[in-house]
Amino acid sequence: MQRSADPELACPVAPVVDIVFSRWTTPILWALHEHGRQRFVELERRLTSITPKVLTQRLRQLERDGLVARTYYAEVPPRVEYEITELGASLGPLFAHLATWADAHLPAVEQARSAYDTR
Amino acid sequence: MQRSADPELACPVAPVVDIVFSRWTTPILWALHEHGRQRFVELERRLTSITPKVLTQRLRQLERDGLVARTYYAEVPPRVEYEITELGASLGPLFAHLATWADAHLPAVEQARSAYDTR
DNA sequence: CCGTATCCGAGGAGATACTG
DNA sequence: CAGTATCTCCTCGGATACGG
Repeated sequence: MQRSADPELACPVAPVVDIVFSRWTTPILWALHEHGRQRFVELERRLTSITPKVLTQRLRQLERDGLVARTYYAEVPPRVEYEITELGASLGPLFAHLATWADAHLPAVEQARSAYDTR
Repeated sequence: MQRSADPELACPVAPVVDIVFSRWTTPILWALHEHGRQRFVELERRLTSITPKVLTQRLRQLERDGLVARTYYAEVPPRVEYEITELGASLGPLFAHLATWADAHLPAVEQARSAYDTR
């Protein structure tokens, strides 16, 4: 975090990158978007290699930025559910665009890497 | 880097994120896209707070991924020029989309943060 | 000019243990 | 269940200094 010192002020996409593309945020948003409202453990199981500590950190950040909503139910045992907000859902077309680019150009990147490495 | 362990295999945008949105890559690509072909020092001056080491690292990564092209001129003093490739330029619409989202929704994020913090 | 070599500190990640 | 609390390990970014 704290990437936006001053160089990126000239780069209009920099602020978004900090919010949307920090570590683990896209998989979390994707899981929430694809499978809807779900509990902490469900997310934890879906993101197979994340630890509860980090998952909590990222969820808090996303909640603070208004992309994810957290609902606490005072039951026994306690239940907490997370869901994507309207603001978070507004990223949908952007992610779709990203996926489209990936389909079209990822092979070229792979090819460039091979060419670069075998040299 | 090395973000794509396994959890993100389920997230189709994850691979792109590693390539395009690692630290400093968007400002570099933006500078190259806006001001065209330029030398190492020009980039260094434009990205005011980057160090030569990191700039070199990122440029190498971008070159390896085929997003940036490096041209070396064996002169005295030496001259090296960087420019965005066709593949790199194909990210243009995506960045535009990002900038659009920023214009539309960044205020909402700021507002969410304020609301979250004053609580 | 265009980098590389070194050292350092911050932050992410893993493991483990413990509450309400 | 849904976290928080430590502690350690380790990678990466930043700063500084030097070399072809």
